[in-house]
Amino acid sequence: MKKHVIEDGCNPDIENKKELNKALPENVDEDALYETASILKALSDPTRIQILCSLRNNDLCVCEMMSLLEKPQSTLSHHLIILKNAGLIKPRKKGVWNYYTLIRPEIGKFLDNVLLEKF
Amino acid sequence: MKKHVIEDGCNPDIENKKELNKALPENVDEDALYETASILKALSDPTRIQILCSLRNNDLCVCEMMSLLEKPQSTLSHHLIILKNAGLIKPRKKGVWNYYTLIRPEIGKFLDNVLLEKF
DNA sequence: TCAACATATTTATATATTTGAATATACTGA
DNA sequence: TCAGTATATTCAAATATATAAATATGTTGA
Repeated sequence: MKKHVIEDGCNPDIENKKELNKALPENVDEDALYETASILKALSDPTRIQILCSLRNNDLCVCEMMSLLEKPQSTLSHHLIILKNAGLIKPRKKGVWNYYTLIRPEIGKFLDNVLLEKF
Repeated sequence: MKKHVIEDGCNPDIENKKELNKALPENVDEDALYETASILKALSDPTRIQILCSLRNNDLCVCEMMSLLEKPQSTLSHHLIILKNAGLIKPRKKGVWNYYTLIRPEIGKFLDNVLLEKF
């Protein structure tokens, strides 16, 4: 279908609207849009939500997460990298162990809200 | 690697922790986990975020969104179905046009926060 | 130095998602 | 009824994601 423009053809209730809404709020540019989408994507996996919840009260190393979440090590490692790249957690080496920490502890309350579907 | 249990082998700072964290908060079951992940997935796409933002102040029909977002009709239709299935928007037929409405207007404020990275 | 372990990385495979053209369906006014 | 338009659906292709086994890397204690 050819590119659609409102001026020719589609013209529903437009006279009742001052103008079409903006696609984004003021002060939100396209970079923020893509950044936001990518953070939400990092949060949109059940295993990753569990990981973040498990880190709310204390840091955990990968082997503790393996025990807690009952997932294989390589699977958890992949999810941890995704969360790290999204800027949500960071690793802290201590001996053999790699402890992961929430970078933004507020994410805990955020997750409470979405888990209880309070938007 | 064999399934890992904390009791044999990995035993980091565990004596300093009363017990491992739960993977999920109290009162949040596995269904809520999957439901939450799937709503966040619906929100984790730039075009879908734009659609939701564009619906904050008034309903729009698909052809208006085509004009506003400059995306082909079939692409928008797909995204609209995803948002509808996630329970975020609903259609309202009026003549030839299909107006979409935010089911939970609070989602607007929610999007403001995540777009500004306020978690 | 070496064995044992913790973790990251590589690799493969299965599955899901995104995109958009093409087509089908539905509504409206003539 | 028919032509024009709005929208949904089908289909195909490209791309991304999830999972986990296998392997590599790094650390520790003996």
